[in-house]
Amino acid sequence: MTRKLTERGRARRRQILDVAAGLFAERGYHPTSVADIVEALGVGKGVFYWYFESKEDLFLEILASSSQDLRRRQQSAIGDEPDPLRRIELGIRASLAWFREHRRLINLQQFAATEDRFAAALRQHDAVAIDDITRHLKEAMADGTVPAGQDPAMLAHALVGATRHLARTYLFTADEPVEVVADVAVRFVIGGLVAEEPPARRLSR
Amino acid sequence: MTRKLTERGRARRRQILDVAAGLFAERGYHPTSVADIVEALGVGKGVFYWYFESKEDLFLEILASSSQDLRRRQQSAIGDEPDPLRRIELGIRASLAWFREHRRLINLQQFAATEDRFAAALRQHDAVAIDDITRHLKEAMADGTVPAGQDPAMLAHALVGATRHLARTYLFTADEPVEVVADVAVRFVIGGLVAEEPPARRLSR
Amino acid sequence: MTRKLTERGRARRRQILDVAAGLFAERGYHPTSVADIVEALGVGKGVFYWYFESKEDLFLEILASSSQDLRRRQQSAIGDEPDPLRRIELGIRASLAWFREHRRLINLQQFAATEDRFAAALRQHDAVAIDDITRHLKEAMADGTVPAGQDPAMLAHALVGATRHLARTYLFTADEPVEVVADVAVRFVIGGLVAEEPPARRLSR
Amino acid sequence: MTRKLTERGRARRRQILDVAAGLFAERGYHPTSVADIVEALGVGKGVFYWYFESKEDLFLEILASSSQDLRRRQQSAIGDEPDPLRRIELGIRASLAWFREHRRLINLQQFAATEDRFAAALRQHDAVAIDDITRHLKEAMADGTVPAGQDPAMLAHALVGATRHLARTYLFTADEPVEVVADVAVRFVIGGLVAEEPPARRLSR
DNA sequence: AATGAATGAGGATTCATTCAT
DNA sequence: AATGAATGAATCCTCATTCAT
Repeated sequence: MTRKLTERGRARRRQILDVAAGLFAERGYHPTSVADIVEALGVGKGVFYWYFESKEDLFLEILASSSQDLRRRQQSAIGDEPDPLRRIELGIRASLAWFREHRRLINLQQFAATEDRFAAALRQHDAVAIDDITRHLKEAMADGTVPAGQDPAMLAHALVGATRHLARTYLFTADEPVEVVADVAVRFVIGGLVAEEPPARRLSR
Repeated sequence: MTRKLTERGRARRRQILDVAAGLFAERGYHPTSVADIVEALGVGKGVFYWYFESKEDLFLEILASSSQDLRRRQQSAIGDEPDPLRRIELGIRASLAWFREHRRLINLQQFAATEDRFAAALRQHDAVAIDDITRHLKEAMADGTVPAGQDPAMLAHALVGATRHLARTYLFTADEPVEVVADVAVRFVIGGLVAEEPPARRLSR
Repeated sequence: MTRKLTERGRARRRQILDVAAGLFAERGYHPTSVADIVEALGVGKGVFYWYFESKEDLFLEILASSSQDLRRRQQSAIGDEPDPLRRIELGIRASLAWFREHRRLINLQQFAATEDRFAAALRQHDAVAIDDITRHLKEAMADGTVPAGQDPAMLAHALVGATRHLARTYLFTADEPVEVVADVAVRFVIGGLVAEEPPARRLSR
Repeated sequence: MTRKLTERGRARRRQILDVAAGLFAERGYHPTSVADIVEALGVGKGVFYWYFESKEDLFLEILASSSQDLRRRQQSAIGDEPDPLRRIELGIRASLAWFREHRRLINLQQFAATEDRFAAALRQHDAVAIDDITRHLKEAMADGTVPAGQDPAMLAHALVGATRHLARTYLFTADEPVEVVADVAVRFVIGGLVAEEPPARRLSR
């Protein structure tokens, strides 16, 4: 079903992807009908099904491409920075900048987690991000910057959770400067990663 | 429109609430039809509308009552603990324990954020939780445990984000012991909260 | 199914009849549910079905009793007036007074005509009224007051149509004094009944 | 929401309008389901909603277009007749002819009056007809044919009531020749309009 | 490539009526 | 007599998808 498309065809396809992402993000996946999408584009319904197998398909593609786009942004920000913790910081800053620009997409990931048919795909994309971070963490543990003995994947998830939630909360509207949010996020996350066991330990039980 | 209910009526109402929460969490809100709910209960379709105004209404109620339940759990765990950071720790541990028991409900909050008509309600409930944490943080800032100068609400969101995401990832199945996740969460979060500016600062830019 | 009712039972029955007539007239038959009726009365649903076979049944009874009530009013107004045209006038005046008092019921007759299952009953009740009038007209034709040669039933319908429509239009709200409407109605109707052929004839074709 | 329709589309739309008008008139608005309508057409349920916003909408459109159609017929019958009373006669005759041809539609107007959401629209359409007649009457009063001193709008309503009721009663089936009914209607109405006050006056009180 | 038209299963909701207590 | 609870067919409407042109 993957069609060979002319230049114009590829443009139209991207156009559908964009408009749909916008509508999905704004209203939600289910409340947005294929009819809404094509109407927003001012074209007939046939157009949609010429370029996409199904609504579900389209959503999956938006999901995949946004994850890829975000990752590209992170990697280009990180470059060949040697310090693993610094790489994490750069990744967080890049992610927040990306979220601000594509704030509408945060909702899509959010939603994808709640329905089986999308959750699997989402998990895969997330795994890639978690892997990246885990790699940095292992290195940081090796050189002693981050105390060893904790599951790096778990730390990676804590990091991702904090970052995304901050993005969701403060970057959805354009009010808060990214810089401010990023500073808090970085300090919080790095602090959490390098934290020694004792103080927390002593408190518990 | 609030009906006078007999004992039996209240039981049935609760039953619907439970079954529906389960189905919503498992399959998602939209993929779960009212027909599915009543069928799972083995009753006629009218029963649903005897107890609830609409499907939307039911969802909203599930959302509200789960937030309240979680909060009750946190507060009873915190008791009258005087140390604010310790209160936060107890809150996190209580939350994770609650999430494990009600892991199905995590998805509902997740979903609620993606559709306008639910997002507003969700934000209100979240605000309560954030307020609680913010209060602890201000106290901790006052006594110097947590460095002042940062927006306590923002820190609260970072904390919540990390905690929830860990819950979502590791407590959804029963594989990971809550203790383990809680230890990581607490160490990460407390570490993040008490982190001094310098190291993060030096790294950035 | 006709129950033996206690005094209190008969009162409740009448109460239902009244409330239902009000709601039917105000909102229409279909938009008024049995639930609405019992709710307006503040009783349970069982009550309704204790006193009435069905919603349809209830409506039919309202229809019948209102026709009877109107007829009683007409007859008592007419008394033993010997002049047939004068009897018609008195009937019209009595009808309009009744319509003003029971203006809500005009709609019910109106509606009844539009559904088969009610139309038959309505026709029967109407036939009674038409018969009454027809009798007066025949008498008036016999004594020469009304020119003979026209179908008295047809004239009766013209009379009824004019009167009811005026009632519907001007008596539905309490603004217009009945007297004024009645004067116009009587003059118009009597004028129409006594009209000689020539002027109309000459004009047509 | 007004769609661009092809020739074929417009034909289908009209077809729905016709079939629905027939069913509504025959069985009533509520007893006729959208399913009935599309089934009568032998098409899928979606077709209906491709052409109409809702069942209510469709009904409103039928109402409006039938009023317009009737008015067109009246006006073309009246032409440029100078005598106002003669214009009224021609209007009545044209109306009755139209009612005979579209006898099914009488019921729709009848019904529309009984539910708020339709009554308003109906009143507007009726107002147009009443205005037309009122204009003729004022002219007739000016030239002395119709005695002045009465509210012309009220007379117009009496006229309309008599005419419509005769139509409803005698033209619903094809038994009665329109001519006969029209002759009675015209003689009755014109007689009612030109009636002098005295005789009626003397009788009353 | 694209359009308007059509499909029909599925969804939320209503409601007259019945029933157990 | 009366209540709250329950039934389930029926209703309006939506929507992903397909089709003829």
